[in-house]
Amino acid sequence: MSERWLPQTEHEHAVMRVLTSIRAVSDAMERMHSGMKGDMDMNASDVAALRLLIIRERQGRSVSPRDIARHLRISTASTTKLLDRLVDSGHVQRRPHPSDGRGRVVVLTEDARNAFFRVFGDRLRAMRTVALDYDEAELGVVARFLDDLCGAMDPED
Amino acid sequence: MSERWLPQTEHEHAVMRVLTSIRAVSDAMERMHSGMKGDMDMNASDVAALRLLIIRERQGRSVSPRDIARHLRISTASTTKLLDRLVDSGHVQRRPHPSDGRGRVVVLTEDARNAFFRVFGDRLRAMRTVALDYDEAELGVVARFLDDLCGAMDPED
DNA sequence: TCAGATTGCTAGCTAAACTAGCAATACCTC
DNA sequence: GAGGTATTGCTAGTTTAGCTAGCAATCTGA
Repeated sequence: MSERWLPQTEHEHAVMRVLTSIRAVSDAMERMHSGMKGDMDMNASDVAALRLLIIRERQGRSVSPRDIARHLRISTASTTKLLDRLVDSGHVQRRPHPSDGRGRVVVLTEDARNAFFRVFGDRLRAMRTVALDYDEAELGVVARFLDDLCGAMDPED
Repeated sequence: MSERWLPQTEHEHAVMRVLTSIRAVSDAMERMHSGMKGDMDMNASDVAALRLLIIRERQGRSVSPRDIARHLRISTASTTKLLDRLVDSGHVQRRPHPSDGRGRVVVLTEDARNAFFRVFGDRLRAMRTVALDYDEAELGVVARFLDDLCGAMDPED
């Protein structure tokens, strides 16, 4: 996770260990998501878009094609094609934006929700099982750390 | 991070918050890596391969094309092309494997190390700065949690 | 010693990103 | 309001980076 900086103190070693672990988790996530190629009939970006939709839906926030382009860091043209795929496969629908005539709102179908949790259910359960072994105080520390980290590495989202 | 499971107790809420935060960090990482398209003249896989090489080098372990294929979950054919790109751009070299006549050992050039830390240096410093605000005990909890999580979601690596 | 597995490569194909440019709509300044 | 500028989502055509199939060289184990 770093070179050119060699941890000296015990504290610095602990910092490095955490950053290494973060890297490992993130890589595992990435592999898990791109591994969906096989399990689901879609590629990594399509799944990432689906995840965005699921999260935003739970937050009660709507998602536009633009949002997807920004979140995935792909062009709006690529997003159009991505949405074409998801519409063709019956996972999402395009609706007109209620107040902006140019925009669209992308909504999940019930099929998409089912498919998503059929594939990710096991992993999510496994992750939840790990987390349940930690008490509230510990989980609080972990969550606070992760949120701080997120803020530091990416002002968006 | 999940639906179909609604947290009831405070403890379960804490679990969900942590999993949501993990997701956010992982997404931020993914965006950071795929955002390298612009900053560096390479794509996400190439950067991921570079990261693997940097980490393994620090551990004193050598890396074969096969290792890269396995880590990135791509075919050996794609790995050959990936290495062609990295060789052409002067980031790595292919060396014969000392004991296995079929194999190769992929080694970083000094240019690659410099380029990598030029691009990632700021982010790594920012992440380190966040981590330094936590004491050793807290970092220990976080690292342990992340390692557990990693083990649960991916038996490899 | 030899049959089968493994490694890394080439060739050819496909999928999913990209850029450029467009019409429709929204926003901002006068 | 009116006119210029920005934004949204789309199409068309191109490029990139993955894939499968199959090969020669090498290793391994019965």
